Amino acid sequence: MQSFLSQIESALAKNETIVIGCSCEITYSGRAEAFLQLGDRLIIIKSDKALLVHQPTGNAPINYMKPDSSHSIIQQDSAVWIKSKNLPLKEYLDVCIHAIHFVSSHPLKDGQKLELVGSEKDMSEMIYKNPSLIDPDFKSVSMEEQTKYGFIDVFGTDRNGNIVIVECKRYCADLGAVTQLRRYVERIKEIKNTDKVRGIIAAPKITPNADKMLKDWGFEFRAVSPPKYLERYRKDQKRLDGF
Amino acid sequence: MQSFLSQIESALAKNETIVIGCSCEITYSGRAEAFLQLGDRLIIIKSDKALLVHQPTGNAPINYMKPDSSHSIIQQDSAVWIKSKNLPLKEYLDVCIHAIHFVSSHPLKDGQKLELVGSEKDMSEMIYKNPSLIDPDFKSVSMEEQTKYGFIDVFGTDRNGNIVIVECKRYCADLGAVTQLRRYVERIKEIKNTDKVRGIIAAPKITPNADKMLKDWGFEFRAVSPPKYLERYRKDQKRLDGF
DNA sequence: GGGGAGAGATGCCGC
DNA sequence: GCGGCATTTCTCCCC
Repeated sequence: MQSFLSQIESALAKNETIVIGCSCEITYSGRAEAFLQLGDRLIIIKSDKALLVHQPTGNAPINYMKPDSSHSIIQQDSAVWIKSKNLPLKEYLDVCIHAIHFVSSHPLKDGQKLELVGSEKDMSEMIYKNPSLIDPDFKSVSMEEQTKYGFIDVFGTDRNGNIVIVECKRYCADLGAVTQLRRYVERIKEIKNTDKVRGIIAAPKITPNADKMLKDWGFEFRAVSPPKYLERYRKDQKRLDGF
Repeated sequence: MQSFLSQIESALAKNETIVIGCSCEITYSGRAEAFLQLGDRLIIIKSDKALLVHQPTGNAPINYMKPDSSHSIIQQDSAVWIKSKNLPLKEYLDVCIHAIHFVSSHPLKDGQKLELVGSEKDMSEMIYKNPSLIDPDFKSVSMEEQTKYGFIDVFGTDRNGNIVIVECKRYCADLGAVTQLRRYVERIKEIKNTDKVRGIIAAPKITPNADKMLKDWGFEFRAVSPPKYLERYRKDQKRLDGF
């Protein structure tokens, strides 16, 4: 226990990334208040002083502190406490550790950013460059058109002199997507003082209720999926490899 | 390296939670496609077979696989590969490890759930039980009222025979909150065949544009903050302790 | 399992 | 810094 303690203190001082496997209770106070009863967790303190608490299942942390928090470690009777504070955000988190299973620490260095393809932004670009994905007579004019009430993914016209507003969703369009589209259409009608505005949702699919709302307001749906260039590349690779 | 390998293989077989500190490259293919250049990261494999990749900074994982994925570890030349698959979700993630800094593993057990106070739900309940927070003559009728176009946080009436719809936000109400409220108000007007419907946003604050939109549609704003009982308790404690 | 919406959301970009 | 919004969102609840 004592050697774990000094390892953690030393690693904190050296700004290393620290992982602690332990049995603990957790109290949080800040934007909300929370308590987590005794159980086994991973405590991670990163080199930017973010703290994460992960249970042995699930994707998301069960508790956390944002970067630039401060952490102190204290032994009290048979327990070890990690006390974390973020004074600017008025956030506090206390870990009461009953048993430590392991401690690992190392000075990790990483400045890389994720290169990602298939986002909504990529979808907008694809549609902007290939307007026929929306309609044979759709002509794209701009992307990310700014409005007081938000920005429009793809903005264009059709041959009947309508303004066309396209809202992209990378997965399944929902009620929120339709109200978002409606907000833009109404705003553009107001600004341009015209009723000749079409609203289109471009997404792989749409929920039934959202589709009903869409039709009720005279908007349209186009089945479009986000581009995934790397997947295509990978498939080509497989083909070349004889798969 | 070889002892790390066998430790990881053994821990995988025993369903332990594993943490690997390493220098690696990562490729992901699934809902989108991504690549992450060489850098130092934490690889976490949980006992439910979720996999997380964390950089030494930031709150969120940079890459991940959902629970119930399968993971295999392979040595090839001087590199170690972790190959993760989730066939039902058609997701794939490969970690190419150039150097391992440390490996920790342990059979973590935890069935606890977070007890949290201060959510939007708590806010709805507070308003439901203390309707005067909204208006002296507001009477609450129900919570989570179901609508085809979504469910309403707090539903009630006033003394002028209006139906009152309250949408709660625990932080700052935005344009989405207003369009959400509008959707409910319009739906209730339609169902009840009446125009006597008031819409109210209850939140600590509201963005300027959202406030403008709110006023444009004749809705109202009430400054209400979510309850934080534990914080009050803690303050009382401090007072007792002489702080 | 899908729909709907919150989250102590986080993170990104633009003004 | 705030505003607006996507996210490989994740998670929960309810049908």
